[in-house]
Amino acid sequence: MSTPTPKITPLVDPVARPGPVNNPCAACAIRDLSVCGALKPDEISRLNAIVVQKTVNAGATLFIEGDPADAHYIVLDGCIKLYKMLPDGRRQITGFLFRADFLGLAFRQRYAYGAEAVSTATLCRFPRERLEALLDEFPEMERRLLSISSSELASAQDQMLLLGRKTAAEKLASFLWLLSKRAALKETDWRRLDLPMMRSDIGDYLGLTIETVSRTFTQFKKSGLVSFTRPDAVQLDDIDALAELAGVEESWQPSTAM
Amino acid sequence: MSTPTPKITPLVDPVARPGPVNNPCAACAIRDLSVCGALKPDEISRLNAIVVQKTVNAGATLFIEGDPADAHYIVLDGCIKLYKMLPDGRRQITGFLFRADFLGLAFRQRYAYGAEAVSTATLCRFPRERLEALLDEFPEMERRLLSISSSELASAQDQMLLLGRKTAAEKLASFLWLLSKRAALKETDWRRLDLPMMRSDIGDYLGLTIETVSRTFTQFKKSGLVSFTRPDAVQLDDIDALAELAGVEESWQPSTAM
DNA sequence: ACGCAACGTTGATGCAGATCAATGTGTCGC
DNA sequence: GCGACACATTGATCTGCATCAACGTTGCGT
Repeated sequence: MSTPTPKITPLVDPVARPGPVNNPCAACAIRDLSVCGALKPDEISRLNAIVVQKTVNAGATLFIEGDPADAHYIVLDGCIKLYKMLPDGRRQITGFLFRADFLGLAFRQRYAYGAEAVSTATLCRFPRERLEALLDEFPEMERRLLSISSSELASAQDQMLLLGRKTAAEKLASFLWLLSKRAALKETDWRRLDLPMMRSDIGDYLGLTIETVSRTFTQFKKSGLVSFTRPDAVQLDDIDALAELAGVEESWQPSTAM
Repeated sequence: MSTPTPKITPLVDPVARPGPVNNPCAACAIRDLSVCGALKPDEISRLNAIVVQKTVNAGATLFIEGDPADAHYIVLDGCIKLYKMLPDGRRQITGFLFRADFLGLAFRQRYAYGAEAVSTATLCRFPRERLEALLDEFPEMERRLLSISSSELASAQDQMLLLGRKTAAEKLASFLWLLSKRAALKETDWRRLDLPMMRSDIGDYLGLTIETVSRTFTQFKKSGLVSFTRPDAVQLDDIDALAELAGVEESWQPSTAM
């Protein structure tokens, strides 16, 4: 953890009950989060004992590359971006995290990337050594973490294909398609997407400049693929054309994590 | 497993003893491979029982994207490339594997990428369900796999930075630097690198064309950064300049897996 | 209401790297 | 030795996206 330390709220309500996202209860959130799989009651109560919940403002830095990796997180709400930087300031965003995504799963001494809140976000924080102790107690959790890690690796490989071999239009279509799939998983309307990140974030995620992102959006609008009410809300009007552009074939399934 | 099935040699020598790489003994190789960490004797004997060793020719396909993921592998010798393809044939190589590298760690139903031998290669093959049964027996192995998986994820993120934000010269310098670090780990001469892969493989790994790879090598030669005896053997004459180009800062440590 | 700052869009121009094309260079089979 | 093939290099030209520059839009503090 570096820079501005956000408010840390110890978990006070250990009772697992469904709660709305805007009043998240860490324990029940953990239980409900699909990414965690079905946790057993004793696992939940133990997780509950080690978790703290925190909320960070948009733009807040959670940690930067090279910081000691002292905690893992689950995103409860909001959007987090992960990024790597070159000495001269060029930046590559390696992923956006949303509700139910894991952060800091890399079991290494130091974080290999920085993490920053795109929008105001709420997270569960697990001190590293205590989560690892918990893993000793519940070895089956380890298998699930390995599975999550595998999914992230698959996503990373998809992203390499995108960055190395796709055109600007294909990149942007892939990005929209990915966001759409995630929205569908969360049972929100997959046709109507929020874009909490700004154009420079999208550009740095896709290996493009903000101007190219903007121009490509305009091109999509003119072709009837998408429409905008506000710059941060896009409607996908022709999902098939977008999927085609993205290089998605019928048989393909999207990697679950972004 | 798809296409040309290579010779599969059941392991006949269960005695763990040091052996030369050109006459690999799967069990002792597993024990020696640093990536596995220190395996305990009973783990080795059990691994020994489920492993089969196989040798594939250069250019042979191990599996393609979408094949059922029915096995894991450890590379004992040679070089394997992993790749993803777009419908129109554009290709992105997501990694090269060398001795001691794991292959197929993704615990998913189907392989998310294809794998092909760059040079003649020898591998240990672990049927998926039997390795998973073994993991139940030795939960500590799972932690090590998670650690390996984390390293691969970190490498993938490095590669995203490379593909999205580096110039051709920086990409090629990063590639050489990475190979050099790997050679140093293996205690071979890190100044003198074999390039078993051809230019089109390097190009598809770095998101470049073969022409750009070739021109950049020429530029490096003219600047005194590298020299060639054969096209597949490069000598790094100015490792500092290469590291500088690659964007490697003093404090950085290379991610262990490529 | 105003000014200012942050973000997004649009236009003009430049260039890194792709593409197209030809020419080395090494290796293998005969 | 010699052709044939695969791979690498070099050159000429093209182009997709970056860069440079201006303007539009929104929201916020005073």
